[in-house]
Amino acid sequence: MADTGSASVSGRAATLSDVAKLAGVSIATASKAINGRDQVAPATRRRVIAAAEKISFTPNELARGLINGRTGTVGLLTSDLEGRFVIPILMGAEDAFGAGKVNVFLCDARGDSIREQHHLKALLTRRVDGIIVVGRQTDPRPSLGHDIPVPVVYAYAPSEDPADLSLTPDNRAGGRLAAEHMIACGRTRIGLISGDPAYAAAQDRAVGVREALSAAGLELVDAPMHSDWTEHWGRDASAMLLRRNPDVDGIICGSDQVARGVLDTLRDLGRNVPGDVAVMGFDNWEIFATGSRPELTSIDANLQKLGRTAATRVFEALEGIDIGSGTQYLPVRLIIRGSTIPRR
Amino acid sequence: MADTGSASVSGRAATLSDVAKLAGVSIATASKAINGRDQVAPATRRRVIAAAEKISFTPNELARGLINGRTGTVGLLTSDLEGRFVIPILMGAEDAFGAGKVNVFLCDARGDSIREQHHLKALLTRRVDGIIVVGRQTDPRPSLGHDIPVPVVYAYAPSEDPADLSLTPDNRAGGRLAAEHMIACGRTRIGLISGDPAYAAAQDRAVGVREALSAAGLELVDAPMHSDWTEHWGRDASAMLLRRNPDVDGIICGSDQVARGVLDTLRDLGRNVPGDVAVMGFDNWEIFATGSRPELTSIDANLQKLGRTAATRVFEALEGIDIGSGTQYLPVRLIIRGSTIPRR
DNA sequence: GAAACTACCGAAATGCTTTTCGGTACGGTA
DNA sequence: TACCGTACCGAAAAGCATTTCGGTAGTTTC
Repeated sequence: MADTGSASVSGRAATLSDVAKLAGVSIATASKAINGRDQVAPATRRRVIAAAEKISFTPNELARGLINGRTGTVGLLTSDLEGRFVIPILMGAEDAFGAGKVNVFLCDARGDSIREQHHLKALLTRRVDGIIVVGRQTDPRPSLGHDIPVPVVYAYAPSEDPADLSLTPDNRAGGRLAAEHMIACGRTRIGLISGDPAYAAAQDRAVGVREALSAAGLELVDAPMHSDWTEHWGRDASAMLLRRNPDVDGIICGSDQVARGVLDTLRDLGRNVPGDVAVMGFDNWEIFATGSRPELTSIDANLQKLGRTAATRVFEALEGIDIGSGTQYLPVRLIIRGSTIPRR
Repeated sequence: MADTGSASVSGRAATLSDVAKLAGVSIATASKAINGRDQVAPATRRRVIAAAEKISFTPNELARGLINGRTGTVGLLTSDLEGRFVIPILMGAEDAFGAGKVNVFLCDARGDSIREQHHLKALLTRRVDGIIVVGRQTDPRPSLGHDIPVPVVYAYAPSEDPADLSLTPDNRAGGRLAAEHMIACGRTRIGLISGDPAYAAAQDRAVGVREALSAAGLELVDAPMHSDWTEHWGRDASAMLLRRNPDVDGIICGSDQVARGVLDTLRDLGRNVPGDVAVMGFDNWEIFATGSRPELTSIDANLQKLGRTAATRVFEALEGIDIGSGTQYLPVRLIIRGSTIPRR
């Protein structure tokens, strides 16, 4: 009943020696013919390739990896439950090479360092060529250590150890970008509602905002407001902010969720966005940013590029290239939507 | 500079023969000692294990896979860009075994069947033990075919081919569950606002809703409304629905996003939720469902369990157990929040 | 004291591919 | 005719762990 489709040999997958036998050559010749090595007569090569196709032979990557020491696999070790950051990074890593050239083991440690160790060990046992560690926040995280026989790159969450290479979005530049955009939109009485102050992201973004404001001779209308990264907090905080500063004309939020909450409150209070008050989010979480009324201007961390860069660094390190160390801050970009510029 | 931490041998990773040499035994004995086989004197075993630990030996899973034919890896082939469904399924698959026992290759085909073929080939080349195919909608998708030498299970999106095994959430039961809950909340004038009618999910859920209503001697106050799975549509549709049927007291939505839009409009119109109108979502996308005012009652597809089941089936098939075929509908569950029951 | 076990250990094959290097056959040259 | 170069091909080792099976030493039994 099985295998009616292809002319596959007996039970198991076809091996190189099957091909060789069918083509009437040695295993060595078959290998050379298939891999485009020279030292093979054209006619022989054709015969081998035909045989290989006939039994739909695919080389066993395990055996191959055993020889050349490269498996063409990368481990992605994450604690990003939501998959919010890890998926674009994964896609970027896949893009760094052709589809199918490199495969990615995705391991979710769920914030548990024991589980992380298990996964790490499993990855090394599988002889991955490298490891990318993805955190769910931009706060520095403990290093995996340096007795790891393959290159390790930290993405999004940098490593605490400056000897590691870390890639993280430039939140401070993001803050500046946000404030500069507000100013460019003619706003001068700007408030800042962000998330958990224990997060580096909250701090860095706030610093950037203040830098840009003071560069323009401005300052925040009120102290930055910090609490959760939630819509609830956005609603509550904006109500407070407006009560104390009714003349606010721009609110920069620490995340798109917070911004959604802010939009809700502004609507309840009858304030027009962006007419009376312009609002910006952070992270550019599409589904959130484009579902709101009006759609949210936001700062995008370009995570896919970050993933691509991380994967590239891993393989550069394998080539023996020095990829450097320390934390590198990757550029972010401004995505303009209706919450700061009236619809066209 | 390198390898200051562990006492690793020379440059490369430790191999079994390193252990054997250090312990003064043969490779065979070292293998038996480490793997708990008998035929090894206790003292010898201790000596080998000590040696293995000293040079932090980890068996090469590639070589191991070459022998016993099992690699302990599974391929997860998806087109779920958002990672909305694939991440819980991935976590479930990991859970099906201990952390690190099985590793998962995650491949994103991005809706491109060419890319899917590439990934599939790469996975087979890596000798995965099985493949789980995850779609981003519950509509049947083309089968990968049957000339695949490893078990394949379709998750979320079932296969068009009844010879394949597919696991998908029971949307029809979900629709019934939703309607029954509405009825239990005392609602009798119930509307249905769903998403793209081309989606099986939209149809199945609608069928379930109608079944439960007619079982209770009720029917929908208006024809089901279908368009996009967006907040925008939820807002527009609910405005229409209420204009035509001002006495509506319950709205079942095809997704949490649609429900968010519905909540927005109800708020604008001054209707109290759940006092005047109860609202339900679908999918239980936490971040959406808990960020709203009030929080959304929703139907949860229990995707993590679905992933666990899919992985279990794959390995059962490997054990030679008949896992059956056709589409199996997995139970969903009701998550009650403030949008149908007033806060306690 | 010789025969029969028992308990351990090791050589070698296995799984699959790649690569090196030695070998064969052919045509050409002296 | 004898020798050499070239073009192909194949045997074998390497890469790593597992398993089978044969062998050695020590112990027991008659």
